[in-house]
Amino acid sequence: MPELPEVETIRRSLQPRVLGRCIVEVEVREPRLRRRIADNFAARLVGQRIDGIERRAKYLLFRLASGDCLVAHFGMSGTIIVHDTRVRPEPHDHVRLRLDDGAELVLNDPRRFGLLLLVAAGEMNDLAELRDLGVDPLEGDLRAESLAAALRRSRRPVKNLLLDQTVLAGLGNIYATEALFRAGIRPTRRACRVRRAEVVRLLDSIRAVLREAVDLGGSSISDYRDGNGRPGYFQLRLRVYDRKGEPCSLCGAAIRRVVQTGRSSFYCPQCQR
DNA sequence: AACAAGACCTGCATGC
DNA sequence: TGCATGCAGGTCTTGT
Repeated sequence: MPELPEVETIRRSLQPRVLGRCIVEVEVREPRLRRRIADNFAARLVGQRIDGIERRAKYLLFRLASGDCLVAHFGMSGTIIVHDTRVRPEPHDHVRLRLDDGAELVLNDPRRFGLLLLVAAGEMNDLAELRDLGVDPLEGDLRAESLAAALRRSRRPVKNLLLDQTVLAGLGNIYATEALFRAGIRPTRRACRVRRAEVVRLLDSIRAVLREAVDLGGSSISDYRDGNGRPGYFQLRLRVYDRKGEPCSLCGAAIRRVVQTGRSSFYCPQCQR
């Protein structure tokens, strides 16, 4: 679920609610996420003050006053919602953090592909998940030249490359699919066969689609919600994703679906070559 | 070394 | 109605 725009939306919605607040109580109801939550997680977290929330690609980083960092990833189905007061736990509410103003932060993740990790001050640089990330297309100074170099080196389908977080960090299946539509490039085309002029268009498309999605609060296909429990609206702007058989918004041709390494891709056979 | 397939989970829609 | 199947926003591990 949450790709870059959804995680950025969660960050913005949580920020005013948690900045400067102290964590006064931690309940781990289900430690078995993508990595098991450590036994001392709660003890280490209680008493810590939240000094800021940052985003790296699809990861959310809660900066704590001690220098420690609470790292969150949402997998396919994760959300963090802040409530004004204590609430009755729902199914799949795995971790609950009580703040000193009575608010409660709840991590819910039915599929448990998400991640919650308390990283000590000195150990952030060793964290493989973050260390191996490529450039964030909205944050970093990614140039068409370096994207072109990465594409030239690979014979994989261009969409697979866009999903490779060590190359570009933050794109997922929805936004990779949409960016390729805007750039007029078929997701199955070999990366090395994307021409230079197309790389420029592709990078522009990636940035545009991500920015527009952030502006609309992300895409709520089924269950994505921001930190206040509100949906996003970018799903209304999707041009090909999950639109198999529907007419292309540009030329009217029927949108096609293909499966690439186990994931659905959608494209217009007329507009994307 | 690069790449694909499988595994990890639950929930929902679809079709018989 | 019930059951089986396939699919879902991600990424880690395993094997070729």
